[in-house]
Amino acid sequence: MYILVTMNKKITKVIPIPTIRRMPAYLAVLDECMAQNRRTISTTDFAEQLVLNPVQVRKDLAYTGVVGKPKIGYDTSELHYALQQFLGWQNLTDAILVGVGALGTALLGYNGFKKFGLNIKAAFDCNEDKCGTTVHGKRIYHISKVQSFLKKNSVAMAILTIPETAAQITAEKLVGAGITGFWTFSSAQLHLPANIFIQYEDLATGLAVLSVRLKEQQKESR
Amino acid sequence: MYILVTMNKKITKVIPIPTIRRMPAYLAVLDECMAQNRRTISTTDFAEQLVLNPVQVRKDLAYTGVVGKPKIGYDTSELHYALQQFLGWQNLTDAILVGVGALGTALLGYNGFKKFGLNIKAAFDCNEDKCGTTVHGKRIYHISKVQSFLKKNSVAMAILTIPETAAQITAEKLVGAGITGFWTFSSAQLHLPANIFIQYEDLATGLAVLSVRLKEQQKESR
DNA sequence: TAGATTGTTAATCGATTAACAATC
DNA sequence: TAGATTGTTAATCGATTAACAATC
Repeated sequence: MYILVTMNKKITKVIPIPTIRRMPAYLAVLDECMAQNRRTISTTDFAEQLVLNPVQVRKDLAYTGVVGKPKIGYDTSELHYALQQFLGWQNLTDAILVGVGALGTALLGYNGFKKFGLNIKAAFDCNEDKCGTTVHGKRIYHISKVQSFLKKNSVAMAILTIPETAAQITAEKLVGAGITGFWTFSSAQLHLPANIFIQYEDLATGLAVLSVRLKEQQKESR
Repeated sequence: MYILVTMNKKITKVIPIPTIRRMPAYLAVLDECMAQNRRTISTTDFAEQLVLNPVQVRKDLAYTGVVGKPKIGYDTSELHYALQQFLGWQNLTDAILVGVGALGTALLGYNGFKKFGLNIKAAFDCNEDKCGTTVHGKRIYHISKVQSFLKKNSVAMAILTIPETAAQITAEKLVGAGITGFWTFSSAQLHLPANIFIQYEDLATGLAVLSVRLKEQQKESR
Protein backbone atom coordinates (compact mmCIF):
# COMPACT_ATOMS: atom_id res chain seq x y z
CA MET A 1 0.00 0.00 0.00
CA TYR A 2 1.20 3.42 -0.90
CA ILE A 3 0.41 6.60 0.87
CA LEU A 4 0.64 9.50 -1.52
CA VAL A 5 1.47 12.74 0.18
CA THR A 6 0.97 15.75 -1.97
CA MET A 7 2.65 18.84 -0.68
CA ASN A 8 0.18 21.65 -0.90
CA LYS A 9 2.68 23.74 -2.80
CA LYS A 10 1.16 27.13 -3.36
CA ILE A 11 1.79 28.14 -6.93
CA THR A 12 3.22 31.61 -6.79
CA LYS A 13 4.12 33.34 -10.02
CA VAL A 14 7.67 34.59 -10.05
CA ILE A 15 7.60 38.37 -10.17
CA PRO A 16 10.10 39.85 -12.64
CA ILE A 17 12.52 42.31 -11.08
CA PRO A 18 11.74 45.03 -13.68
CA THR A 19 8.10 44.77 -12.58
CA ILE A 20 9.00 45.19 -8.90
CA ARG A 21 11.13 48.23 -9.74
CA ARG A 22 8.23 49.94 -11.52
CA MET A 23 5.78 49.45 -8.65
CA PRO A 24 6.89 52.52 -6.62
CA ALA A 25 6.28 54.71 -9.69
CA TYR A 26 2.68 53.45 -9.94
CA LEU A 27 2.26 54.12 -6.23
CA ALA A 28 3.52 57.70 -6.66
CA VAL A 29 1.05 58.32 -9.50
CA LEU A 30 -1.75 56.99 -7.29
CA ASP A 31 -0.66 59.26 -4.41
CA GLU A 32 -1.15 62.19 -6.77
CA CYS A 33 -4.53 60.87 -7.98
CA MET A 34 -5.85 60.42 -4.46
CA ALA A 35 -4.69 63.92 -3.51
CA GLN A 36 -6.88 65.11 -6.40
CA ASN A 37 -9.78 62.88 -5.36
CA ARG A 38 -9.72 60.93 -8.62
CA ARG A 39 -11.69 57.71 -8.21
CA THR A 40 -10.37 55.72 -11.17
CA ILE A 41 -7.30 55.56 -13.41
CA SER A 42 -6.62 53.71 -16.66
CA THR A 43 -3.41 52.06 -17.77
CA THR A 44 -3.29 54.63 -20.58
CA ASP A 45 -3.04 57.35 -17.91
CA PHE A 46 -0.23 55.51 -16.13
CA ALA A 47 1.56 54.88 -19.42
CA GLU A 48 1.47 58.52 -20.47
CA GLN A 49 2.71 59.85 -17.15
CA LEU A 50 5.48 57.27 -16.78
CA VAL A 51 6.38 56.87 -20.49
CA LEU A 52 5.57 53.15 -20.53
CA ASN A 53 3.54 50.77 -22.67
CA PRO A 54 -0.07 50.40 -21.40
CA VAL A 55 0.06 46.62 -21.84
CA GLN A 56 3.13 46.50 -19.65
CA VAL A 57 1.32 48.51 -16.99
CA ARG A 58 -1.61 46.05 -17.09
CA LYS A 59 0.72 43.06 -16.77
CA ASP A 60 2.50 44.68 -13.84
CA LEU A 61 -0.71 45.61 -12.03
CA ALA A 62 -2.05 42.08 -12.51
CA TYR A 63 0.54 40.89 -9.94
CA THR A 64 -1.30 42.86 -7.26
CA GLY A 65 -4.47 40.82 -7.89
CA VAL A 66 -6.54 43.95 -8.48
CA VAL A 67 -8.87 43.74 -11.49
CA GLY A 68 -9.94 46.74 -13.51
CA LYS A 69 -13.19 47.48 -15.27
CA PRO A 70 -13.26 47.78 -19.08
CA LYS A 71 -13.88 51.35 -20.21
CA ILE A 72 -13.40 52.58 -16.62
CA GLY A 73 -9.98 51.51 -15.40
CA TYR A 74 -8.86 50.72 -11.87
CA ASP A 75 -10.18 51.98 -8.56
CA THR A 76 -7.45 54.31 -7.29
CA SER A 77 -7.78 53.59 -3.59
CA GLU A 78 -8.12 49.84 -4.09
CA LEU A 79 -5.01 49.79 -6.27
CA HIS A 80 -3.12 52.04 -3.87
CA TYR A 81 -3.86 49.68 -1.01
CA ALA A 82 -2.90 46.63 -3.07
CA LEU A 83 0.42 48.16 -4.14
CA GLN A 84 1.26 49.03 -0.54
CA GLN A 85 0.53 45.44 0.40
CA PHE A 86 2.59 44.16 -2.51
CA LEU A 87 5.62 46.18 -1.43
CA GLY A 88 4.96 45.70 2.27
CA TRP A 89 5.11 49.47 2.78
CA GLN A 90 1.84 49.72 4.73
CA ASN A 91 3.65 49.20 8.02
CA LEU A 92 7.21 50.08 8.97
CA THR A 93 10.12 47.67 8.71
CA ASP A 94 13.00 48.31 11.08
CA ALA A 95 16.54 48.69 9.83
CA ILE A 96 19.94 49.66 11.15
CA LEU A 97 22.37 51.92 9.35
CA VAL A 98 26.08 51.17 9.48
CA GLY A 99 28.61 53.88 8.62
CA VAL A 100 27.75 57.44 9.69
CA GLY A 101 29.79 59.34 7.07
CA ALA A 102 28.44 61.96 4.70
CA LEU A 103 26.06 59.62 2.88
CA GLY A 104 25.01 57.77 6.05
CA THR A 105 24.20 61.07 7.74
CA ALA A 106 22.15 62.17 4.73
CA LEU A 107 20.13 58.94 4.79
CA LEU A 108 19.55 59.26 8.55
CA GLY A 109 18.04 62.67 7.87
CA TYR A 110 15.82 61.59 5.01
CA ASN A 111 12.18 61.78 6.08
CA GLY A 112 10.89 60.15 2.91
CA PHE A 113 11.75 56.62 4.07
CA LYS A 114 8.53 56.49 6.06
CA LYS A 115 6.68 56.44 2.74
CA PHE A 116 8.78 53.41 1.75
CA GLY A 117 7.91 51.56 4.95
CA LEU A 118 11.42 51.98 6.29
CA ASN A 119 12.33 52.91 9.86
CA ILE A 120 15.98 53.33 10.79
CA LYS A 121 16.13 52.29 14.43
CA ALA A 122 19.76 53.08 15.16
CA ALA A 123 23.08 53.76 13.50
CA PHE A 124 26.53 52.29 14.08
CA ASP A 125 30.02 53.55 13.37
CA CYS A 126 33.58 52.52 14.19
CA ASN A 127 34.58 56.06 15.14
CA GLU A 128 34.37 56.38 18.95
CA ASP A 129 33.90 60.17 18.71
CA LYS A 130 30.59 59.83 16.90
CA CYS A 131 29.19 57.29 19.35
CA GLY A 132 26.74 58.27 22.02
CA THR A 133 25.64 61.24 19.95
CA THR A 134 22.41 61.66 18.05
CA VAL A 135 22.25 62.43 14.32
CA HIS A 136 18.88 63.57 12.98
CA GLY A 137 17.25 62.06 16.06
CA LYS A 138 18.90 58.66 15.61
CA ARG A 139 21.23 57.27 18.26
CA ILE A 140 24.76 56.36 17.13
CA TYR A 141 26.40 53.33 18.74
CA HIS A 142 29.85 51.85 18.37
CA ILE A 143 29.92 48.99 15.89
CA SER A 144 31.01 46.62 18.69
CA LYS A 145 27.53 47.07 20.21
CA VAL A 146 25.69 45.78 17.16
CA GLN A 147 25.52 42.15 18.31
CA SER A 148 23.92 43.00 21.66
CA PHE A 149 21.63 45.57 20.00
CA LEU A 150 20.31 42.96 17.56
CA LYS A 151 19.75 40.51 20.40
CA LYS A 152 17.40 42.97 22.04
CA ASN A 153 15.88 44.35 18.83
CA SER A 154 14.75 42.07 16.03
CA VAL A 155 15.97 43.78 12.86
CA ALA A 156 16.50 42.00 9.53
CA MET A 157 17.78 44.83 7.34
CA ALA A 158 21.07 46.73 7.38
CA ILE A 159 21.86 49.80 5.32
CA LEU A 160 25.59 49.83 4.54
CA THR A 161 27.18 53.24 4.01
CA ILE A 162 30.77 52.31 4.82
CA PRO A 163 34.00 52.46 2.79
CA GLU A 164 34.56 49.64 0.30
CA THR A 165 37.50 48.25 2.24
CA ALA A 166 35.38 47.59 5.35
CA ALA A 167 32.31 46.27 3.53
CA GLN A 168 33.00 42.51 3.42
CA ILE A 169 34.17 42.11 7.05
CA THR A 170 31.40 44.30 8.42
CA ALA A 171 28.75 42.47 6.39
CA GLU A 172 29.98 39.11 7.72
CA LYS A 173 29.78 40.39 11.27
CA LEU A 174 26.24 41.62 10.68
CA VAL A 175 25.17 38.28 9.18
CA GLY A 176 26.52 36.63 12.34
CA ALA A 177 24.39 38.99 14.40
CA GLY A 178 21.20 38.09 12.49
CA ILE A 179 20.94 40.49 9.56
CA THR A 180 19.44 38.78 6.48
CA GLY A 181 19.08 41.66 4.01
CA PHE A 182 21.49 44.38 2.94
CA TRP A 183 21.01 47.65 1.14
CA THR A 184 24.55 48.58 0.29
CA PHE A 185 25.83 51.87 -1.08
CA SER A 186 29.46 50.86 -1.35
CA SER A 187 30.42 49.41 -4.69
CA ALA A 188 32.27 46.45 -3.17
CA GLN A 189 30.92 43.05 -4.14
CA LEU A 190 29.81 41.14 -1.04
CA HIS A 191 30.30 37.38 -0.76
CA LEU A 192 27.73 36.10 1.72
CA PRO A 193 25.65 32.93 2.23
CA ALA A 194 22.96 32.30 -0.39
CA ASN A 195 20.08 32.92 2.01
CA ILE A 196 21.22 36.51 2.55
CA PHE A 197 19.75 39.05 0.13
CA ILE A 198 21.89 41.94 -1.05
CA GLN A 199 20.54 44.95 -2.90
CA TYR A 200 23.36 46.94 -4.47
CA GLU A 201 22.77 50.66 -4.78
CA ASP A 202 25.99 51.49 -6.55
CA LEU A 203 26.19 55.06 -7.87
CA ALA A 204 28.87 54.01 -10.37
CA THR A 205 26.43 51.96 -12.50
CA GLY A 206 24.03 54.83 -13.13
CA LEU A 207 26.84 57.30 -13.62
CA ALA A 208 28.43 54.99 -16.20
CA VAL A 209 25.29 55.10 -18.36
CA LEU A 210 25.13 58.89 -18.06
CA SER A 211 28.83 59.24 -18.94
CA VAL A 212 28.54 57.13 -22.07
CA ARG A 213 25.39 58.92 -23.24
CA LEU A 214 26.88 62.39 -22.72
CA LYS A 215 29.96 61.31 -24.69
CA GLU A 216 27.66 60.20 -27.53
CA GLN A 217 25.83 63.56 -27.38
CA GLN A 218 29.10 65.40 -27.79
CA LYS A 219 30.10 63.25 -30.77
CA GLU A 220 26.77 63.96 -32.47
CA SER A 221 26.97 67.73 -31.98
CA ARG A 222 30.46 67.86 -33.47
CA MET B 1 22.95 64.20 -63.85
CA TYR B 2 22.84 62.93 -60.33
CA ILE B 3 25.39 63.48 -57.66
CA LEU B 4 25.29 60.69 -55.15
CA VAL B 5 26.44 61.74 -51.74
CA THR B 6 27.05 58.89 -49.39
CA MET B 7 27.20 59.89 -45.79
CA ASN B 8 30.19 58.22 -44.24
CA LYS B 9 28.02 56.77 -41.54
CA LYS B 10 30.28 55.06 -39.08
CA ILE B 11 28.75 51.77 -38.07
CA THR B 12 28.78 51.74 -34.30
CA LYS B 13 27.41 48.76 -32.47
CA VAL B 14 24.70 49.69 -30.00
CA ILE B 15 25.98 49.00 -26.52
CA PRO B 16 23.41 47.31 -24.27
CA ILE B 17 22.68 49.23 -21.07
CA PRO B 18 23.33 46.17 -18.84
CA THR B 19 26.81 46.02 -20.39
CA ILE B 20 27.49 49.68 -19.63
CA ARG B 21 26.34 49.19 -16.04
CA ARG B 22 28.80 46.32 -15.52
CA MET B 23 31.81 48.26 -16.82
CA PRO B 24 32.60 50.09 -13.55
CA ALA B 25 32.75 46.73 -11.76
CA TYR B 26 35.37 45.47 -14.22
CA LEU B 27 37.31 48.68 -13.71
CA ALA B 28 37.22 48.20 -9.92
CA VAL B 29 38.56 44.64 -10.26
CA LEU B 30 41.36 45.96 -12.49
CA ASP B 31 42.20 48.69 -9.93
CA GLU B 32 42.73 45.91 -7.42
CA CYS B 33 44.81 43.85 -9.89
CA MET B 34 47.08 46.75 -10.72
CA ALA B 35 47.58 47.52 -7.05
CA GLN B 36 48.82 43.92 -6.74
CA ASN B 37 50.99 44.25 -9.87
CA ARG B 38 49.13 41.52 -11.70
CA ARG B 39 49.90 41.70 -15.41
CA THR B 40 47.03 39.65 -16.83
CA ILE B 41 43.52 38.61 -15.90
CA SER B 42 41.12 36.06 -17.41
CA THR B 43 37.38 36.32 -17.80
CA THR B 44 37.11 33.39 -15.40
CA ASP B 45 38.76 35.58 -12.75
CA PHE B 46 36.35 38.43 -13.43
CA ALA B 47 33.39 36.05 -13.41
CA GLU B 48 34.31 34.53 -10.05
CA GLN B 49 34.86 37.85 -8.33
CA LEU B 50 31.72 39.48 -9.72
CA VAL B 51 29.47 36.38 -9.83
CA LEU B 52 28.93 36.59 -13.58
CA ASN B 53 29.14 34.25 -16.56
CA PRO B 54 32.62 34.29 -18.19
CA VAL B 55 31.10 34.46 -21.69
CA GLN B 56 29.17 37.53 -20.65
CA VAL B 57 32.36 39.13 -19.41
CA ARG B 58 34.07 38.41 -22.75
CA LYS B 59 31.17 39.89 -24.69
CA ASP B 60 31.20 42.99 -22.51
CA LEU B 61 34.96 43.49 -22.78
CA ALA B 62 34.78 43.08 -26.57
CA TYR B 63 33.06 46.50 -26.70
CA THR B 64 36.28 48.12 -25.50
CA GLY B 65 38.12 46.76 -28.54
CA VAL B 66 40.76 45.07 -26.40
CA VAL B 67 41.64 41.52 -27.46
CA GLY B 68 42.84 38.87 -25.07
CA LYS B 69 45.30 36.05 -25.57
CA PRO B 70 44.09 32.44 -25.36
CA LYS B 71 45.42 30.67 -22.27
CA ILE B 72 46.71 34.02 -20.90
CA GLY B 73 43.80 36.43 -20.67
CA TYR B 74 43.81 40.21 -20.96
CA ASP B 75 46.57 42.68 -20.21
CA THR B 76 45.42 44.44 -17.05
CA SER B 77 46.82 47.89 -17.80
CA GLU B 78 45.68 47.84 -21.43
CA LEU B 79 42.18 46.84 -20.37
CA HIS B 80 42.14 49.38 -17.56
CA TYR B 81 43.03 52.14 -20.00
CA ALA B 82 40.43 50.98 -22.52
CA LEU B 83 37.67 50.86 -19.90
CA GLN B 84 38.52 54.38 -18.74
CA GLN B 85 38.30 55.53 -22.35
CA PHE B 86 35.03 53.66 -22.83
CA LEU B 87 33.45 55.39 -19.84
CA GLY B 88 35.22 58.69 -20.48
CA TRP B 89 36.51 58.67 -16.92
CA GLN B 90 40.15 59.38 -17.84
CA ASN B 91 39.60 63.13 -17.63
CA LEU B 92 37.15 65.08 -15.50
CA THR B 93 33.71 66.13 -16.70
CA ASP B 94 32.28 69.21 -15.03
CA ALA B 95 28.86 69.16 -13.43
CA ILE B 96 26.72 71.40 -11.28
CA LEU B 97 24.69 70.22 -8.31
CA VAL B 98 21.25 71.67 -7.67
CA GLY B 99 19.65 71.34 -4.24
CA VAL B 100 21.95 71.53 -1.22
CA GLY B 101 19.87 69.52 1.24
CA ALA B 102 21.06 66.47 3.18
CA LEU B 103 21.69 64.34 0.11
CA GLY B 104 23.14 67.19 -1.94
CA THR B 105 25.56 68.01 0.86
CA ALA B 106 26.62 64.38 1.09
CA LEU B 107 27.32 64.22 -2.64
CA LEU B 108 29.29 67.48 -2.50
CA GLY B 109 31.50 65.87 0.13
CA TYR B 110 32.03 62.60 -1.73
CA ASN B 111 35.65 62.37 -2.84
CA GLY B 112 35.08 59.21 -4.86
CA PHE B 113 33.59 61.08 -7.83
CA LYS B 114 37.07 61.89 -9.09
CA LYS B 115 37.46 58.17 -9.82
CA PHE B 116 34.27 58.39 -11.92
CA GLY B 117 35.58 61.36 -13.92
CA LEU B 118 33.14 63.70 -12.25
CA ASN B 119 33.94 67.20 -10.99
CA ILE B 120 31.23 69.22 -9.28
CA LYS B 121 32.10 72.82 -10.14
CA ALA B 122 29.46 74.61 -8.12
CA ALA B 123 26.18 74.06 -6.29
CA PHE B 124 22.90 75.95 -6.40
CA ASP B 125 20.02 76.29 -3.97
CA CYS B 126 16.87 78.39 -3.66
CA ASN B 127 17.54 79.09 0.02
CA GLU B 128 19.20 82.52 0.30
CA ASP B 129 20.77 81.61 3.66
CA LYS B 130 22.89 78.87 2.11
CA CYS B 131 24.15 81.06 -0.72
CA GLY B 132 27.59 82.58 -0.66
CA THR B 133 28.77 79.86 1.71
CA THR B 134 31.03 76.94 0.90
CA VAL B 135 30.09 73.32 1.52
CA HIS B 136 32.91 70.77 1.33
CA GLY B 137 34.95 73.32 -0.62
CA LYS B 138 32.22 73.95 -3.21
CA ARG B 139 30.69 77.39 -3.61
CA ILE B 140 26.90 77.63 -3.21
CA TYR B 141 25.05 80.12 -5.45
CA HIS B 142 21.42 81.13 -5.58
CA ILE B 143 19.51 79.24 -8.25
CA SER B 144 18.78 82.54 -10.02
CA LYS B 145 22.50 82.75 -10.87
CA VAL B 146 22.58 79.46 -12.75
CA GLN B 147 21.92 80.98 -16.19
CA SER B 148 24.81 83.45 -15.93
CA PHE B 149 27.08 80.79 -14.39
CA LEU B 150 26.48 78.44 -17.31
CA LYS B 151 27.17 81.25 -19.77
CA LYS B 152 30.64 81.65 -18.31
CA ASN B 153 31.26 77.95 -17.60
CA SER B 154 30.48 75.29 -20.16
CA VAL B 155 28.83 72.50 -18.18
CA ALA B 156 26.58 69.82 -19.66
CA MET B 157 25.62 67.80 -16.60
CA ALA B 158 23.38 68.67 -13.66
CA ILE B 159 22.96 66.58 -10.52
CA LEU B 160 19.45 67.10 -9.16
CA THR B 161 19.00 66.66 -5.41
CA ILE B 162 15.87 68.74 -4.99
CA PRO B 163 12.36 67.88 -3.70
CA GLU B 164 10.02 66.15 -6.16
CA THR B 165 7.71 69.13 -6.38
CA ALA B 166 10.45 71.41 -7.71
CA ALA B 167 12.04 68.88 -10.07
CA GLN B 168 10.16 69.55 -13.33
CA ILE B 169 10.30 73.36 -13.23
CA THR B 170 13.94 73.42 -12.18
CA ALA B 171 14.91 70.92 -14.86
CA GLU B 172 13.21 73.02 -17.54
CA LYS B 173 15.09 76.10 -16.37
CA LEU B 174 18.38 74.18 -16.51
CA VAL B 175 17.66 72.91 -20.03
CA GLY B 176 17.07 76.52 -21.04
CA ALA B 177 20.47 77.40 -19.59
CA GLY B 178 22.24 74.70 -21.60
CA ILE B 179 22.22 71.54 -19.49
CA THR B 180 21.84 68.40 -21.66
CA GLY B 181 22.21 65.58 -19.13
CA PHE B 182 20.63 65.00 -15.74
CA TRP B 183 21.48 62.70 -12.89
CA THR B 184 18.38 62.97 -10.76
CA PHE B 185 17.88 61.64 -7.24
CA SER B 186 14.28 62.74 -6.87
CA SER B 187 11.74 60.16 -7.91
CA ALA B 188 9.70 62.62 -10.00
CA GLN B 189 9.40 61.73 -13.68
CA LEU B 190 10.86 64.52 -15.81
CA HIS B 191 9.28 65.49 -19.14
CA LEU B 192 12.00 67.11 -21.23
CA PRO B 193 12.95 67.35 -24.94
CA ALA B 194 14.13 64.10 -26.52
CA ASN B 195 17.71 65.29 -26.95
CA ILE B 196 18.12 65.68 -23.17
CA PHE B 197 19.37 62.57 -21.38
CA ILE B 198 18.02 61.76 -17.92
CA GLN B 199 19.53 59.16 -15.62
CA TYR B 200 17.15 58.37 -12.78
CA GLU B 201 18.78 57.36 -9.52
CA ASP B 202 15.63 56.66 -7.60
CA LEU B 203 16.17 54.99 -4.24
CA ALA B 204 12.57 53.69 -4.27
CA THR B 205 13.26 51.18 -7.07
CA GLY B 206 16.07 49.38 -5.28
CA LEU B 207 14.27 49.51 -1.96
CA ALA B 208 11.20 47.96 -3.59
CA VAL B 209 13.19 44.88 -4.64
CA LEU B 210 14.69 44.57 -1.15
CA SER B 211 11.27 44.94 0.50
CA VAL B 212 9.69 42.22 -1.62
CA ARG B 213 12.62 39.82 -1.09
CA LEU B 214 12.64 40.31 2.69
CA LYS B 215 8.90 39.66 2.76
CA GLU B 216 9.50 36.40 0.87
CA GLN B 217 12.26 35.45 3.33
CA GLN B 218 9.88 35.91 6.23
CA LYS B 219 7.22 33.76 4.56
CA GLU B 220 9.73 30.95 4.01
CA SER B 221 10.97 30.97 7.59
CA ARG B 222 7.43 30.75 8.92
C1' DT C 1 51.97 18.52 -26.36
C1' DA C 2 47.67 19.27 -23.69
C1' DG C 3 44.58 22.15 -21.88
C1' DA C 4 43.09 26.66 -20.45
C1' DT C 5 41.31 30.41 -22.54
C1' DT C 6 39.58 33.43 -26.29
C1' DG C 7 36.08 34.94 -29.72
C1' DT C 8 31.98 33.92 -32.24
C1' DT C 9 27.86 31.65 -33.82
C1' DA C 10 23.71 29.32 -32.35
C1' DA C 11 20.29 28.24 -28.79
C1' DT C 12 17.84 29.60 -24.91
C1' DC C 13 15.62 32.44 -21.81
C1' DG C 14 12.96 36.26 -20.21
C1' DA C 15 10.75 40.62 -20.89
C1' DT C 16 8.28 43.66 -23.89
C1' DT C 17 5.01 44.53 -27.36
C1' DA C 18 1.29 43.24 -30.67
C1' DA C 19 -3.11 41.26 -31.57
C1' DC C 20 -7.66 40.50 -30.25
C1' DA C 21 -11.78 38.81 -27.91
C1' DA C 22 -14.58 40.25 -23.92
C1' DT C 23 -17.09 43.91 -21.69
C1' DC C 24 -18.90 47.95 -19.24
C1' DT D 1 -25.11 51.47 -29.24
C1' DA D 2 -20.13 52.43 -30.08
C1' DG D 3 -15.83 52.67 -28.50
C1' DA D 4 -12.52 52.86 -24.78
C1' DT D 5 -10.49 49.79 -21.94
C1' DT D 6 -9.36 45.29 -19.79
C1' DG D 7 -7.01 40.71 -19.67
C1' DT D 8 -4.67 37.14 -22.14
C1' DT D 9 -2.43 34.62 -25.75
C1' DA D 10 0.97 34.92 -29.41
C1' DA D 11 4.86 37.25 -31.61
C1' DT D 12 8.85 39.87 -31.17
C1' DC D 13 12.83 41.62 -29.29
C1' DG D 14 17.00 41.70 -26.67
C1' DA D 15 20.15 39.73 -23.40
C1' DT D 16 22.22 35.68 -21.48
C1' DT D 17 24.10 31.23 -21.89
C1' DA D 18 25.73 27.10 -24.48
C1' DA D 19 28.59 25.08 -27.91
C1' DC D 20 32.77 24.88 -30.25
C1' DA D 21 36.63 25.94 -33.32
C1' DA D 22 40.98 28.55 -32.97
C1' DT D 23 45.19 29.29 -30.43
C1' DC D 24 48.95 30.43 -27.30
